Amino acid sequence: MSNAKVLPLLEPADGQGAAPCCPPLTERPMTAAEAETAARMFKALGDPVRLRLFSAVASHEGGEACVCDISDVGVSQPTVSHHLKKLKEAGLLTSERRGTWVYYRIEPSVLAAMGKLLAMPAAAR
Amino acid sequence: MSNAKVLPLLEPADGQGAAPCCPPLTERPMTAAEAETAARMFKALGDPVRLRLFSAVASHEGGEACVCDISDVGVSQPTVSHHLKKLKEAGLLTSERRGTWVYYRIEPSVLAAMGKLLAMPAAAR
DNA sequence: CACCTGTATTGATGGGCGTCAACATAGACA
DNA sequence: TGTCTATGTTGACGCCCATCAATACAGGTG
Repeated sequence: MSNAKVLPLLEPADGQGAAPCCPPLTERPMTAAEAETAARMFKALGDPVRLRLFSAVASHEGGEACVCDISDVGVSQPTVSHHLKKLKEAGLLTSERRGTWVYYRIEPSVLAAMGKLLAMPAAAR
Repeated sequence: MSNAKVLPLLEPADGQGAAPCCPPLTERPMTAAEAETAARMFKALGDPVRLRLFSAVASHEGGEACVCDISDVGVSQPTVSHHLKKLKEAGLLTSERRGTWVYYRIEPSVLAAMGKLLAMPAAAR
């Protein structure tokens, strides 16, 4: 009932080459559909708490962290859980339960796709 | 009364080398203050209409466009104006009136700073 | 000056979102 | 089985935000 809402920014699956949803922002005006997709990712990172959680996971050893390792961000535990869910739904994190703990890890290809979106050609100015 | 709310993602001014507010997301957990700053930018791009407007400006010739060139995004004129203001307040765009028209242009250094935030070291996995 | 076009501001409205307390679920262990 | 810890879910509340119609402002042109 939960992973039906996951909306990946990437094309179905090309292995791991990170095929972005859209060309760089500077290449041509985005279409409405492209913007809809890409905005979901930016929106997911548009909250300070989520950004800290994401950074905590991304910078953790092996690109993965247990919730207990990263939940010290000044909000209640349910709120942490809520934000992690949002990041998961945005396709930025994946989660896996191992025994007592749940581990979150980053989706490197999505990070790369976002990076490409913001890539700036030398002709930008 | 308007540019008092502009909050740059960059350090005061280092010329144009784009000194980001924060290290890459993957380098270490962001502090609350860093996250607060960076989240404002992601949030600004977290709306489909704003993303299209930004992309339209960024991809326009010379990285600059008149409002009349980009306002065809399916919302009313006041809404377009509102979103452009938001992008300006986030430090992503600047505006300049030239005669009848107002031109918006991208802030390349900020785009670069965001790109660095998402940069992924080879050790990410 | 009056009038027109382009853009910004104001005020109102509806919906979405961040947050928490309370509760539910999952696994470990005795 | 019962209990403890770790994490997720539910429901409610308040606030922010995207949107529009109406209006205001700026600059050009007559």
